[in-house]
Amino acid sequence: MTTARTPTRAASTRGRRPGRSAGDDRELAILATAERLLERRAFGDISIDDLAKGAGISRPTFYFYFPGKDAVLLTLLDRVIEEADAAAGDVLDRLAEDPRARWRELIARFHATFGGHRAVVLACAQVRGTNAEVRRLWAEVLERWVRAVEAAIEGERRRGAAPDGLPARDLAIALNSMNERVWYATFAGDGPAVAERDVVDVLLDVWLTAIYRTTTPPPA
Amino acid sequence: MTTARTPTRAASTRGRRPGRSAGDDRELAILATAERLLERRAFGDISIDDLAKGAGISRPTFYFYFPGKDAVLLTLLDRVIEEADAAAGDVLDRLAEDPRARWRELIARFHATFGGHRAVVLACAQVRGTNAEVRRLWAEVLERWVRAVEAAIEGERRRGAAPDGLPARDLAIALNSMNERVWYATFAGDGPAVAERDVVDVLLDVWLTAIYRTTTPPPA
DNA sequence: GACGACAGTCAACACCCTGTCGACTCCCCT
DNA sequence: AGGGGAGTCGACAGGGTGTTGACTGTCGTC
Repeated sequence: MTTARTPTRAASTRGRRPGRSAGDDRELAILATAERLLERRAFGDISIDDLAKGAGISRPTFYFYFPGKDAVLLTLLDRVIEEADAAAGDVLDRLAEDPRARWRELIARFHATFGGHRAVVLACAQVRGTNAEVRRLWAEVLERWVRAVEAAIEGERRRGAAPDGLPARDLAIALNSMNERVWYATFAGDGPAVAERDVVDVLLDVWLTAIYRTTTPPPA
Repeated sequence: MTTARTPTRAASTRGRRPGRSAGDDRELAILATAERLLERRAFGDISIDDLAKGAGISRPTFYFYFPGKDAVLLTLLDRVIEEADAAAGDVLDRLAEDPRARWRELIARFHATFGGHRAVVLACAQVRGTNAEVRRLWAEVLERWVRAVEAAIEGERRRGAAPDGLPARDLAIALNSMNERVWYATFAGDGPAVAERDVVDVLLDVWLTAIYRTTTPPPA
């Protein structure tokens, strides 16, 4: 994907303390507690006290490590994003080898990454509405992915594999948005959702028809 | 759309009081205040006291009319949904006349309805994560719309206008999900979004290619 | 080996928002 | 005229957040 994760943030200095000392365990303990608790209840139902207790510290001490609940989630999100970027790798640069297989690989890898951290992903989606930081980070990441897909679509059009049509950017936005919402529904399990087993193939089908007007695009 | 809005709820008894008396003005005042305030700040930043003050009553009195903040939003959502159902009408029953025109009409009408109440729609999307009632209602409505689209796709396949492919239900879910998320981004204005002017045509293009494999499906 | 500096810790406080209770007023109907 | 219910709100209890200030331990340094 050549997504080049511009180092807009350190992703490890979210909590304070540029320090190095042993209290790092506590920070990790808070993070671990958060991810564990998130699997049982909603983010809003977890109090700072819960996080502190879970990490074996008092509530005021929590504030020594993080400026608030949201910062914890933000750190968790940072990690998931990093993992997703790594998983995506450079598949989009090798599209022409076998377009269908590569697009599928891309979607499947994102699916695996998000599915592996569904609690965090779900919590972020919920908090995005109320927390500007999460919203900003997610917008930034999405923009990167959209740009990568946009470039890939333009590449496919240039080599004659995909027909002209919508502006590549608009198409990329629509497809990425679809994935986000469909995954959310599948992981959350409320409302109409595609079965987890099928979701990658359903998404792939829509991507291929929207980009190529066929489900069997030609290799180079 | 023949969506037959099964009367699962009265949509007007959300606040309490089966009554008829003059205090209805207050209820309306609360609703109006909520929609007005929602245009300036996020739902979470509006306190019950704000709502009460805005309606010229005290905070405890607010509870006489609504069981809580969320119920106000729920009532507002009910109205928008009713309006959307009415706007959709029976376009999907007349698809064969001119598929492209009808699908466009459907999408454009939903766009107009949601765009006319973007504050409410945005707030609901944000609250869906934390409020089970909103989540349930939205899931129920979405299920109805998905079913309508699913039936329409099957109809188009039966008359030979659309090729076979994904299960119609999965396709309907994916497309509806895309619309929801794309509209949200367009209205919210954060993160990558399709320009409001283009959004209907972008969505339409993806719907048509996903359903028909062409942007110019044949009429009956 | 005494001492300042600083990471780490928490009891206690001030604050804000929610939801509830009980008392009060008004008005309508009998 | 008077009993009942709609409508109203002051005052309270409870729970969550964020901050302050004092305490502890452990370094490196002179």
